[in-house]
Amino acid sequence: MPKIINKEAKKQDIIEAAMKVFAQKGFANTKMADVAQAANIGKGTIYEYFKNKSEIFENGFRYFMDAMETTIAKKIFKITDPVEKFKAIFTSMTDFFEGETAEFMEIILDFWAEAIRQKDEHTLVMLDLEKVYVDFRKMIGAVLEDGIRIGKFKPMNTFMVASLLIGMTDGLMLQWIMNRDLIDVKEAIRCLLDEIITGIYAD
Amino acid sequence: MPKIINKEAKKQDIIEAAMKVFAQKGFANTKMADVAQAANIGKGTIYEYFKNKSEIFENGFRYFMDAMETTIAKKIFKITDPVEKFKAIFTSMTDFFEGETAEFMEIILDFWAEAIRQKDEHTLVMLDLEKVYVDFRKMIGAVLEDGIRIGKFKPMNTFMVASLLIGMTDGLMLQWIMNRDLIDVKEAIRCLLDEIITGIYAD
Amino acid sequence: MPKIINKEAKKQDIIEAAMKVFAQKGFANTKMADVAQAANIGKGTIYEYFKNKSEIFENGFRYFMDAMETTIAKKIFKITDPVEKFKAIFTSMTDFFEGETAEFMEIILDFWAEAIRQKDEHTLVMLDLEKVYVDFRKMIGAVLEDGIRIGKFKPMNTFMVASLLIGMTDGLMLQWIMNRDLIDVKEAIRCLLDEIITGIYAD
Amino acid sequence: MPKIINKEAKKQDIIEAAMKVFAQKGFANTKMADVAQAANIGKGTIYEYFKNKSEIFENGFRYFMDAMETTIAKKIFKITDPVEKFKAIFTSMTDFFEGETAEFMEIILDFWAEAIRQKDEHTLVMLDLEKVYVDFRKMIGAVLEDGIRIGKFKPMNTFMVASLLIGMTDGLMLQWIMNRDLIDVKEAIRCLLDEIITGIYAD
DNA sequence: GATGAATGAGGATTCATTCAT
DNA sequence: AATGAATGAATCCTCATTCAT
Repeated sequence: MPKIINKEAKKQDIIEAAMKVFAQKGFANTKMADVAQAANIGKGTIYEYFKNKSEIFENGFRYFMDAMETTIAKKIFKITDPVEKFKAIFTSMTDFFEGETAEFMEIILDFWAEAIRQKDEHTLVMLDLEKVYVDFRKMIGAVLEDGIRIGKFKPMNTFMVASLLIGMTDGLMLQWIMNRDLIDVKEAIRCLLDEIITGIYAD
Repeated sequence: MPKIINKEAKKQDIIEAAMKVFAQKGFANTKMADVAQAANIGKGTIYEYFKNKSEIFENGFRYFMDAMETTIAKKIFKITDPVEKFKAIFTSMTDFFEGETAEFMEIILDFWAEAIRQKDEHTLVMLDLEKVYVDFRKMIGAVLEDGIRIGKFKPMNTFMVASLLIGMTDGLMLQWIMNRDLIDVKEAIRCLLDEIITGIYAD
Repeated sequence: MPKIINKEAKKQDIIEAAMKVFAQKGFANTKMADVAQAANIGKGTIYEYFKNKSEIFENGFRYFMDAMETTIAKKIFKITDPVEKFKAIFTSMTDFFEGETAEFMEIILDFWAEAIRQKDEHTLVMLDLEKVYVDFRKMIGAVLEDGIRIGKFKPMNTFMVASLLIGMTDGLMLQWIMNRDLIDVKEAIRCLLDEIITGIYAD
Repeated sequence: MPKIINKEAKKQDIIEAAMKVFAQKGFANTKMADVAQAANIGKGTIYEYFKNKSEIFENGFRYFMDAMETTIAKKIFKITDPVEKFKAIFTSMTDFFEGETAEFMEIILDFWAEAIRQKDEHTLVMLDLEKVYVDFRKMIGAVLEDGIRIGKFKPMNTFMVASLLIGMTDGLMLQWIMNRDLIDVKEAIRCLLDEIITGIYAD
């Protein structure tokens, strides 16, 4: 009589445990033994759920990205006004700097570093990363275009502006990671939206 | 009579060779043998110039950061008008996306990832990284304050704005690294300065 | 369900295999690969049982010393007459020159050489070595004092005499190691006890 | 015009420097760079005088042994009475435990350990070591036989007794190396000669 | 399914030796 | 003769992965 196990749930457990360790030590410096210990299972057991170390990484990456997209999607779901939607997207990003996800933020650089290294190999991770950015640009681009259509935003190269805005939040995150005390993320985003990027609003 | 060797020059050679390999393979995936081969020297020779692999990393990091600061400093040296100076800072950043330094850009993520992992250990790398950002914020902050004083910029939290602007260029770089063809950096910076962040300019 | 392994027994196996190799090649000239091969295990397996090469050395050292003490203790356990006890201590030492332990004798110099080099660092090895000598001197000293008390031995500086006697057997061993054929150990010990050190006996 | 150099003298300088380092660190742990530094010359220069590291060892060994033999030979040269000669041999050994040679004593174990390891290879070192012991046994044996002839010593197996006596001094040295404060060498030798090994004297 | 003992490929580092100057 | 920069063979140790239980 085999133990009844929810394979998928256990896989998630391992991913989450792995992510915590990755966040602390970095992917390259994390040993499978560390992951096993963090997940409270035996080393060998990991291989029942993942082919190898890279696969944990890839799954973790997708897990993280999905969480990010879902969180934002939920927040802006019901908002109809483009300007409000636009602002909501960015303010919702501050959620990641708080609560449980905060510790995962530190992995992101590892993800990026690793993903970018593989960029010519068209690995799953890289495709995921690109997809997330493409989706994200599309989402913001669509909001901008909605806003332009109804005259709330000025005409602009929406692709470019979306890229720049995403870049700004990424960069903000980078500085926050480096020194959390230095930057008040909430205030920074407010300043960003209300005082700086006024160029996108129609007069 | 000993061979006359310019130790410092050779050290630079090794650093540059190492940086190229780091850029291609990432720090963790680069073997000392790779560096040796790239520098056209024997494995053992590296250890005549560096205590260990980490020390190459640290030296490379400082080398890169110094080059960055110097390049920008040169560009804005003679400009007196704050608005022009401000614009020059950001347009000069595009230089890094072209020419010889371009290939080094890919290491930056590794630097960041590694540096951030060490952020609680107050290593040299981390101190360097922080110093560069502090200096950079100061430089931009000073320009902004000059501009405010003469009425060209609106009053603002110059520290915050500087951080956001730096973040924006960092984030832009990130996306450029991921897919060079997608983003026209020069045009992006122009768009950034002329169309988006108009909120900082006085009416 | 984990494999049932007697970790301690395997550790002993490795120690014994290592000792054989150390005896043949010397500690410094012995590679971990040699030890692994001798123990019929993989290189990596050694590190499941020992932190590093030195730790094998230390364990081996203690193993050897314990074996020595135990052997002698067993031999003299039931003897009550001090003179007989005294003689038994030395004749039992000849056991080490025969049988299985013989090949380990050659390591002793390595132990000594290594231990003495560490004498100012108060390492475990050195402490062990000192302890063995201290214990050994005490044991012989006690026997001598017993003998003096009952008038079988002359009054003497028992500490000094014990040291000299230990020294003599050590030195004898040294020469035996150098050239086994040259010296008949059994006869030498007999000669030592019956003909030479007659000065300790009461008339 | 080449510098006038006394090659042989410089060779001695290197040997002496090397011996000091060997004494401190042990042969295996001594780097050629250490020897060079101790001798105040360049690493490469050593190879003008010695073929390799082993050759320094061999020369050092012979140097040490010669010094030992010479010292003793000088001491007993003029003594004619066998008993006095016998005693002089052992008391003169205490000289090695004092003065400049003391620090060299610590190498001896390394010499032994190394030499014994090479015992089946009939290397120079081993031959030297054997020769020294053979000579030493002969010297003591001859004195004993002289003494027997004139009735001062009892008839005995002179070879065996000589071996045991040499062994005793070697062993004494070993203990002294381990803990110099523990043993008063001079008093130990006196005790050895006057109180313990009375069995060799004729009544 | 779960485990952890076993493994060996791989890589950083050391150091005796060489050789151009 | 003297040097020390250069070298790569040699070796310790790590750790992802396998597999017998």
